[in-house]
Amino acid sequence: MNFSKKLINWYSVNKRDLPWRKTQNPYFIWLSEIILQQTQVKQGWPYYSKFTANYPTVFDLAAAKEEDVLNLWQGLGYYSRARNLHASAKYIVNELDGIFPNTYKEIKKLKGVGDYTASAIASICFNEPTAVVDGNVYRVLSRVFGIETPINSTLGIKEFKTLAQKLVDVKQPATFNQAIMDFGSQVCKPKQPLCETCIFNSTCLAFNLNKVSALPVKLNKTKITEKYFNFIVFLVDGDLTLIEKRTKKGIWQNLYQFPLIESKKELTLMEITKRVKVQFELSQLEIRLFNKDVITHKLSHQHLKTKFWVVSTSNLTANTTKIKDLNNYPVPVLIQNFINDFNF
DNA sequence: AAAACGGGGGA
DNA sequence: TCCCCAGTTTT
Repeated sequence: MNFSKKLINWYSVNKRDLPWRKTQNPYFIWLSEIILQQTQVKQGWPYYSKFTANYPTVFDLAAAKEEDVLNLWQGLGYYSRARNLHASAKYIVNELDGIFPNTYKEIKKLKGVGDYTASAIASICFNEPTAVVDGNVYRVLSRVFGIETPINSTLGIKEFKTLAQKLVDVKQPATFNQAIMDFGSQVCKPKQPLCETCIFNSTCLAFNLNKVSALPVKLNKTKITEKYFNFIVFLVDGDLTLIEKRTKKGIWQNLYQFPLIESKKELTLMEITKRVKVQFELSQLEIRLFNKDVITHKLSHQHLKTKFWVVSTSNLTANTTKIKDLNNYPVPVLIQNFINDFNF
């Protein structure tokens, strides 16, 4: 029996029961695929439930405010996914009369949709025989076929896509694509894969050459940078504070935060005090450090060494926000954790 | 071709 | 602590 047949047989017995497996509605499939980019099923599931409940159709999503979409996305990370999702919903409604594109080529034109997601939607919703290549597929194929080309090299990306395309069952691409991903996540796992009971273990090159833990090959570890974040938490007359929107490109674009003083080195109380006085035109102020120990917020590519400075004042000229309204604004997890820990 | 982009979970 | 996750976009 060939690779695809064995895989689909395995899937028919072992497929997981997931909410987005009950539909072929491209809007729902699209939603699930965007949510699941670089995100595990367990983490993405509640977000899929929230989004389908709040925005049952693409028209509802298109009509929403970006701020509300980001607020619903809060905590999931990679916030450009939410901004692109919202922009694409408006594009589908305004330019395509609300009709979801139905070919790989047209689907890929949506913001936030690359080769993987376009292949997934085209195959699952429209039976187009285009193969998905995600982290699971790289792992399964590199091991079973003993391919040592780095998966994050230009050559590797082309090589694995070509192989997957050759293997995909053109009669049932949706089943094949979901089968290989499910197999990768449940059996051919990154660590402690279930090789002893694997359906491919008699032919798997990695298993028979004892190279399972060495595959797939990946190059270029991202180096981590350190930054110092000092958030200024104003307390104005007991019930007001000050927040700002991150409008620049970079992390957390369009999310909100307390006024931020960023630096490459640690700043002293004196330096913080001076900068706050100048920036907010305060002659004197009462300032205290909330967290005695620095909070290191770890992202995949940078470590943010963070301090929250609490400033009490009554004569602030800037536009303040009611503390009880803070939950209306999308904020990074780092900020949300502070709001939860700090008893305003 | 390389860097940027979050956060949670598992070993 | 390190690695991985149903990747895409920008530089």
